[in-house]
Amino acid sequence: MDRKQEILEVATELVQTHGYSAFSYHDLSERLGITKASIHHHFAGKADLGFAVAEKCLQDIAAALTASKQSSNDPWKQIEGYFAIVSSDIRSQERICPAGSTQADINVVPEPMAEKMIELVQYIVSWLSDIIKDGRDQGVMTFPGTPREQAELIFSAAQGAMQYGRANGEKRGLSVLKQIKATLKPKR
Amino acid sequence: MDRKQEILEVATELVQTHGYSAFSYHDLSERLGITKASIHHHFAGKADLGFAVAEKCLQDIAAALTASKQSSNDPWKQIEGYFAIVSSDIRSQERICPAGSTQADINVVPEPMAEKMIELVQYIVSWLSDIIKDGRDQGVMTFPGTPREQAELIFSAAQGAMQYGRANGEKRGLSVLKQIKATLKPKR
DNA sequence: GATTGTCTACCTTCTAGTAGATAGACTATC
DNA sequence: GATAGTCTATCTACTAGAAGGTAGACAATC
Repeated sequence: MDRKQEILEVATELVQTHGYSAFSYHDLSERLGITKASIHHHFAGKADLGFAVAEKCLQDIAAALTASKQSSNDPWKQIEGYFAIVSSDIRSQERICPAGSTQADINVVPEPMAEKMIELVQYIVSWLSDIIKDGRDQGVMTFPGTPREQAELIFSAAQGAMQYGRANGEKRGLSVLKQIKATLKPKR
Repeated sequence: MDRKQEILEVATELVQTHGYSAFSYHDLSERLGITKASIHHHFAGKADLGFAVAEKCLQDIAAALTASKQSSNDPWKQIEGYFAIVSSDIRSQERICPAGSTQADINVVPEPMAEKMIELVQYIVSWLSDIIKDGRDQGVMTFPGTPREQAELIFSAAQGAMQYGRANGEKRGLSVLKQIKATLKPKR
């Protein structure tokens, strides 16, 4: 039972660092010190494992974002929960958002996994949208267009920031993240 | 000689649609109607082909952006050259920026190709930076921080928009692009 | 006659996935 | 409490196919 979680965690890491198509059962088996066949015992095929990774990511992020929203009434503190996750991925210099990795590989990833990841993306966009709507209503955030449109921009920019940061250095990635926040701040 | 260009074009397309690691010499040979061995005659190995793709992309984008900059003195018209390329990739619903595809796959792609792609990224960021600096000086664009920081944000957001658009539909991708422009516009 | 572009036929390595065996832990029954 | 059956997690050993790549032959062209 523990093993299954262990496999899932390493697989998630590999999806974030190398992408779905570029990691193998062999890689997993070496990392975990068990044989490929044992992994097949827990996850029948790579597609099943990929789907499980997507499900786990959705659950984890939903839990983290829900907690962050409930922890305060200040939209800036709420949204910081998302930025903190992005920031830690950038700081790792290896991981990018699994959704980003999957979006980039969308033509290669098995359908059910891709669908779950899109669900994850939509979850984040809705969550962001709610918060910046409050922020605008309270006069502490400014942006053009609808909250959803701006939420999609923030999400896209954050995805890009993680990839940019991994390729060009932590400092540059964090700079983009800072700039996203600056763009939201009122009275320029 | 023509063949070499032909291979390069199809390879570029495959990098954009499937990513470097997820396309094969076999795929290429089927698309082109020649054998794998013939492709090896033109490009000794996959890494060489990948590097050539990156070089071609850099040349193409540099030519397009230079032309766009020279075509006008209006920063909004100049920057539209970049947005038009992003927009056409989004509209294709298949292609994303090759640099984005490579950034997402950075741990998998051969070093020289990755370096060329980073060169390409830096080229675009510098180009954007110059234009929005002019835009701000002329009072037709507004943004917080330095031009470079804002250029990195625009680039990251555009990368994200292409990936978001491919996974969630052309309409959503174009909406993000619109929002990037809106954010740059003064007097909100 | 050398060069260029293509072919067929092959090699090696890696891939996901399968078959079948084994050892240990739980669970019912005698 | 011993016995028999079942379940779980693992193993070794294998398969078929795809991957990148090579060797050498054959025409056509310059």
